[in-house]
Amino acid sequence: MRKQARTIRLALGRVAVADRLYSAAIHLLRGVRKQDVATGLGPAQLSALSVVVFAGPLTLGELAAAEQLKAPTMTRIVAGLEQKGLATRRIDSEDRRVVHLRATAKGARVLHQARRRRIRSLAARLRSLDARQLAALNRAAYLLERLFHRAR
Amino acid sequence: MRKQARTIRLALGRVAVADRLYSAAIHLLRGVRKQDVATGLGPAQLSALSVVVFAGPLTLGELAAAEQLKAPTMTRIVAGLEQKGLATRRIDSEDRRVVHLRATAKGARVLHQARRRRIRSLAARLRSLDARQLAALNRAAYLLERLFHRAR
DNA sequence: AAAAATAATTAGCTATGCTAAGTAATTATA
DNA sequence: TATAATTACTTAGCATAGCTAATTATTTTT
Repeated sequence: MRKQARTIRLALGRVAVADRLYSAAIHLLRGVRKQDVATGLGPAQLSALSVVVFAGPLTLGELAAAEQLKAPTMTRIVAGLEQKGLATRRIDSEDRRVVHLRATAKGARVLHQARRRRIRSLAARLRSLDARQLAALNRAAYLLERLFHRAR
Repeated sequence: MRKQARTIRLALGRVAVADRLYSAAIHLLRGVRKQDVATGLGPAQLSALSVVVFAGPLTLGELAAAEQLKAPTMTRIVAGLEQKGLATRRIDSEDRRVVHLRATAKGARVLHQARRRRIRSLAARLRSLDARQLAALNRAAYLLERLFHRAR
């Protein structure tokens, strides 16, 4: 009985924590994403560019999978990046169906600037925290990344 | 000199934590939002409905402000909710320019179901954590909510 | 050689964000 | 008190971003 009661208590705790985490994540991103307006890119283009910069060169299909989008959606996003001079498309010489994507110097610059802006604005919000609280957030971020990154 | 060095170390820590938090928040939401497809509502409609259910009745302008959207965008989102029978519009009798929004019983039901699904899927991911880790996440969620909720 | 599978694209739908301009109602002012 | 300004919302029209279905081109399998 003791065991069951404890299980129930823990389960309730999980739900409460999940609820709080969801809300916290929403509000965190809502604030930070406003910074991205300065890039002149939409959220999908910016996110795709980030993958191309950090994980590229890669194929359109790989990029679509990484962003969890369908190929037609990615075709259009990449068209936007290319048209803005942020990425280039190259047809594979072995398999001419395949398109390889690579960030241009401008694309890398734009992405790094955006990233700096985002991180800086987020870091500014953390200024009111002491070292212990910062460490708590760091630990939490580590746990969350382990739980959610690349999963499913 | 000691003081300055420490300030720099802390500042670097903030940026690193900010970076991790941003990434964690993105991946957390990306997974959870897939659950919302089951509602048949888009993300904007679902988010607006949530505010109407929990903070309503309220005016269209108030809802737009709460969602950090412009009025024309909210007009259309609300039109969708109304057309699906999830919310109702009522013209203020004192000031006939003002529209009051209220969730229908169906709207409340749909929202609560969606919320349960989200929270449950998130909680399932937390199953692998022990009590101490869960407590760390809870503490982090509390800190983040305090930092980001309602702030700008 | 023909059939099947694969990678990307095109076409066309819905949803969501915006600004500019319009309507109706209310409030402030000359 | 007439009118000017402001306010709340809507309409119209543009861009991005998600999807499915169908098409094209290429490669692989039978």
